[in-house]
Amino acid sequence: MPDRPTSRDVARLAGVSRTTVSLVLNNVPDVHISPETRQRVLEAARQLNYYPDASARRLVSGKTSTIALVWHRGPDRTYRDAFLPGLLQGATRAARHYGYYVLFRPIEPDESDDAWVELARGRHTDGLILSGPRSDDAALLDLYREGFPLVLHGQLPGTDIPAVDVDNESGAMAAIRHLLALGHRRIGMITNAPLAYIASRQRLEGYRRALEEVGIPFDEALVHCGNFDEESGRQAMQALLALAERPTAVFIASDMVAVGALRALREHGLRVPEDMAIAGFDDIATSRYLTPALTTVHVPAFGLGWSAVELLIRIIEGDAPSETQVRLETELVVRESCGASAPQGKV
Amino acid sequence: MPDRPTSRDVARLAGVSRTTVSLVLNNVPDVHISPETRQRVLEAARQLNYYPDASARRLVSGKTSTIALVWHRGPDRTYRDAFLPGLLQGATRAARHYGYYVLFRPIEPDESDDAWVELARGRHTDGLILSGPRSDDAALLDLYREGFPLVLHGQLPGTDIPAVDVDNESGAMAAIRHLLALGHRRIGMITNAPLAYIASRQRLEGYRRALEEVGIPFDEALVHCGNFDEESGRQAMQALLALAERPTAVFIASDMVAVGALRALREHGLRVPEDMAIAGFDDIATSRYLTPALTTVHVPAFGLGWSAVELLIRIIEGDAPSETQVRLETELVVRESCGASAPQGKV
DNA sequence: ACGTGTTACTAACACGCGTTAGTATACACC
DNA sequence: GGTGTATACTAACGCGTGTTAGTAACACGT
Repeated sequence: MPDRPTSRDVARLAGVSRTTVSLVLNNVPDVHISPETRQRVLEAARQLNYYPDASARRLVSGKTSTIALVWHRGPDRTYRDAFLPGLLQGATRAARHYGYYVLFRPIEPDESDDAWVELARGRHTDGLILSGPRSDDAALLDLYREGFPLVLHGQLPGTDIPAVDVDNESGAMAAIRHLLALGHRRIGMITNAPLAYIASRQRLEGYRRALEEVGIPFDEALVHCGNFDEESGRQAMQALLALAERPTAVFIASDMVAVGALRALREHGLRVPEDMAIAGFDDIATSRYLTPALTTVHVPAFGLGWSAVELLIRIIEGDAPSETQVRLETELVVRESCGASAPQGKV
Repeated sequence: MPDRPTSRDVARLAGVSRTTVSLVLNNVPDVHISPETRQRVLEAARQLNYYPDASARRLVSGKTSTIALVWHRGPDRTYRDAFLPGLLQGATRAARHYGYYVLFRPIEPDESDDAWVELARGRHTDGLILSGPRSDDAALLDLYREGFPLVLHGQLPGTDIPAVDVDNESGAMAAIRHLLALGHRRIGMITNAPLAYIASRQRLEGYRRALEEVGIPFDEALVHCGNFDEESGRQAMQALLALAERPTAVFIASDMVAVGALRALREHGLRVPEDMAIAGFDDIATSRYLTPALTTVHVPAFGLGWSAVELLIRIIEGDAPSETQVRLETELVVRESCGASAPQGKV
């Protein structure tokens, strides 16, 4: 590898000082450089194929122009992978739009929960997005209190750390209202995960509230917990089918879990939606290709990524909005599994 | 944000020089520091919660300890997203294993094809992985000739740039042999993409060779081209069904395309595998949940990511292997769509 | 002729670290 | 008592840039 040209080389070739090179190439405003000199510098830089050294620039400017996306891979990692492409695309597009790079840092199950701290403390990045945060993380709170720019993807109850998440409760309500509109009155639920997860509690609360709206009392027997994966859905559905009085519809707060529930129904010889209506949540890539195609609540992964980065960068640049808790709306996607006819042309 | 401690602060607190601090904290070998001093430095660093500044370290060492994954989002972007979680996980795990960070840089369709060049020229990274490279990229060849560490994911015919890819030909052969073993003799094919893509040509070649092995002549009428998406598969299958003498099995070199083909078969009232056997390629997340579950050729996304990074880092560190063209083996995953019984316990 | 202001630049510092070359002391050996 | 060597450190340089403070030349009004 031949020696890279530095700004000194450009200066020499253009017959000016290094300062002038810097002023010209960075287009510093309110500085007087003659058009001829400007041209000479530009030409010299072009001729040498000069690119300023990122490390030097970072050091002197104190800005890394980089943000990190910290991706916790916990017990829910397979579930969360479903959103990775969309979220990452939203995040990188927003980052690029504002002139930032994105460092991707998964935290594997065998790593310490705060292995990401060095990214902040070592000034590798100007800010962090933490996806799938743990609440018992003292390092997180320290950093936040010191004013380090931080945005969570997913909520952390009991803190006011800026966070971006989907509106789980209203999403669940939309699904239930859809089932109610189709005439169902005995509606069961399988949660996406144990109730230790806040998203599970919120989706359950949406279910409860939507029933309450129409005067249907909450019946604990109709609710079972899923645990991210297919198998948990299969077991939960089996439990519901063992009930003396079965529900006519089940809201399953995770499409991945719904896949297992559908299997249980097939194993019991029950048809969907004729014998039982099913509504899901998440709208993962697979959902539209299931038989029957799953009616579900779409989670805007791209929007979550974009919003998180946009919020983070505003915080980094000292332009934080007054409201730093962002909740994105979901959208009900009607397909086949509830028996409603889909709008023309939609898949 | 309070002022970050620097190595000078640590030195002052420990009552030694900055040099000593650096020597102790970096565990420089063959240098004599008394155990007491060593302890004092460590204690001071701990007390100040000192983390060395990454930018300064990069500048002085000339190493960024960062590699970039450049992800071209072309016409095949939806297809390629299916492998992103696996590939990224493999890449980041390998990177971390060798002490590197990963910068993720998608190139959107509206960006210049060589928008990634500044990452290399500006010394943002020590090396690059280019996923989905374009062959007409002069900047790529320049960089390679200058010795900048580079690894491609996906092949670029006519160059010897280090590359990691899946063995498309042998994967296709495995699928065809499977269909042959089940008694099929008239086997059609729908390619994953137009033949401008090398992977398409290679999978087609595998199909051709596997048939040739058993003396079945290549019949052009049985081959139609897909174009990454579902709809192209639907149309290609319709064309095959319009044939006077239909195939009894079709190898579809992309699961996403196969989804559309399955739909076409359903629309024609044909059962899979009874009326027609279907074998796919890629093993995307959806494949196992299709009805019928798709027998397909598994692509090791994690392995591709890991191998690419491992190769890249060996090149960066001057330890390049003699063979820099890596081809990973695929694995046939037998499910339901060909009518063979799956091995016990496998899904 | 002389201050004042504008234009067009440059010298020199600082960012925080790794590292090389060098110094001071202690100890051993003949 | 001088030489040599190991030990335990430190002073100072340089990485490549952005930026601040400053200088030289020139025009202009009085």
